[in-house]
Amino acid sequence: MTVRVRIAPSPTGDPHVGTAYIGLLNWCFARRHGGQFILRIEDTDQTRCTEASAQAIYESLRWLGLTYDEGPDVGGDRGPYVQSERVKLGIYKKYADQLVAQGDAYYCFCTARDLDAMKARQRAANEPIMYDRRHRGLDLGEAQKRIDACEPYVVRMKTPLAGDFVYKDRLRKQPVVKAWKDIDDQVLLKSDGWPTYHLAAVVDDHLMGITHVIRAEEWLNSLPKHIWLNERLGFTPPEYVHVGLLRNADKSKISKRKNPTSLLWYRRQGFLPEAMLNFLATLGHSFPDGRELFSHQELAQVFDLDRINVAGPVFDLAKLRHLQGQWFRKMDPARQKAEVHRAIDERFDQLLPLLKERMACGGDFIAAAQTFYAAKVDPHLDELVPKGWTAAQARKVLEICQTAFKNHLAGEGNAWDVASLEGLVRGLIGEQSTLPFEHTEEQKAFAALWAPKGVFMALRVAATGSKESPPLFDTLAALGPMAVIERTGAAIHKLGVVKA
RNA sequence: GCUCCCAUCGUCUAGAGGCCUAGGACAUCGGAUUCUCAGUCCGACGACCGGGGUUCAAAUCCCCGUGGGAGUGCCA
Repeated sequence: MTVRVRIAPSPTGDPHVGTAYIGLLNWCFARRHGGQFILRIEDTDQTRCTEASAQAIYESLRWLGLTYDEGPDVGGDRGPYVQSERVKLGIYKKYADQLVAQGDAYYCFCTARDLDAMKARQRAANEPIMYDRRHRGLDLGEAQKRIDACEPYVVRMKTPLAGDFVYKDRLRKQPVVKAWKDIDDQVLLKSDGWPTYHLAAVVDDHLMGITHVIRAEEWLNSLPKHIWLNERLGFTPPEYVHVGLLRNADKSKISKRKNPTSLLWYRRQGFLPEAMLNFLATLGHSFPDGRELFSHQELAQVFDLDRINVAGPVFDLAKLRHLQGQWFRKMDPARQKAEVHRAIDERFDQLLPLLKERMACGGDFIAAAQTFYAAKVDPHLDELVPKGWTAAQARKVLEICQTAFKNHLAGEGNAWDVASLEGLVRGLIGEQSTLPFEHTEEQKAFAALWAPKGVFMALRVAATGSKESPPLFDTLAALGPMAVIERTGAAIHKLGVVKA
């Protein structure tokens, strides 16, 4: 049996570094065993998925060199490789119908309101939060009548009520054991008629002849559902293997609020795909002879799935930078030159309109743009503290701004552009400068700081390392969220050290 | 709350019962090279979460605690 593995990202937002990580593992496994590596786009959430995001996934994988043998933009004989197209073919509906007919799934007419109320009650009673299976026993004829009357419905799986689910994951010493009674009657078909991940992935993995599913640990809890679906549908399940999740420095699951997670960001920053892959390959895995510098092709020759460590590794940018330096310095001069050009070009069109006011000659660009390409800045302490402020005050103001930036970034659909940044900071100034009727002298003094002059300067110096820059919000927008949050963080730290 | 997973230096890891006074890399600190910085070379600091077993022998196996993480969505 030839190995067939896949990655199945969802095209929402920017292509994710986690996709690259799981992609690398699957790619290596396929190459090592002479199998196929497949890309499938899982866009069954009509509200969140976009075509632009799918395109960005193709581009990012191509950039990294994780070439796939079959996929949406390269074809293959087990397609289509985009789930929305498969929905139109009626593929998932057919299997959902089969499960209902077999008595392994049922119609449920609960509304979002019903479910919310159920959860609230369960939470209050400290009970496990799951669907109470209230429509599980509904007569099929009765259900059909409601469907004919155009009542919205979903299809849920009818999981076993007793016994244990047991599965041996090759990377874990002990088998995974879960009691069936704790497993939810998961929705398989949503009320819009589209499948959920669970149904779609199981069906497609089978239809596409996937032999091994190497995926992140966040899926481990739904493993019983997937195995069960395979069984009820009469499929031979692929082997499921769960690897650790990439983490932030605080060990939580990697998130864009605490780390750059967008592959586009890394490319824009000038990171080399070789370095990125090399770095990802050291997470949870190691080269057999202890070597730390290697290409993904070299890795593929010795890659051993059983050597993966499932403890979630912290994604450490400092180590990535080190590897990047190694790769960059050993490149031939022609490629170095191309890389420098590319790094400048990536942001040139964005930066030139901003910087030209402060330029007279073409070469002035280098000095004017310096802060936008720098890995970090080191502002002078006395410049970081606006006139008449104390270091502690500057620190507090920057902390408030940084928190606002983080919250803005974490919010769904928030743009990092000039208008929203200006609105954000000016809004903050409005809030913070307003005093309650009852206030202390200290509060009054702090509120008085919140005027554009001082706040803008503190932000400017923190973000750029200098008192001179293009207009603040243009600058913040061009720097991007990661740089702004990281640099204000560094400034806060610096001001904190001084206070002590 | 409930369920599941995980646990070696600050971080990434080596270690599949004796080779471990636990090895390497990043970061940090010091020295050398250098006009400076970076790089490079050398060195220092630094870990088996705790407690019980099993065994002649445990970082490695088992149990319990603790800690961390994930899931708990008509998201994936």
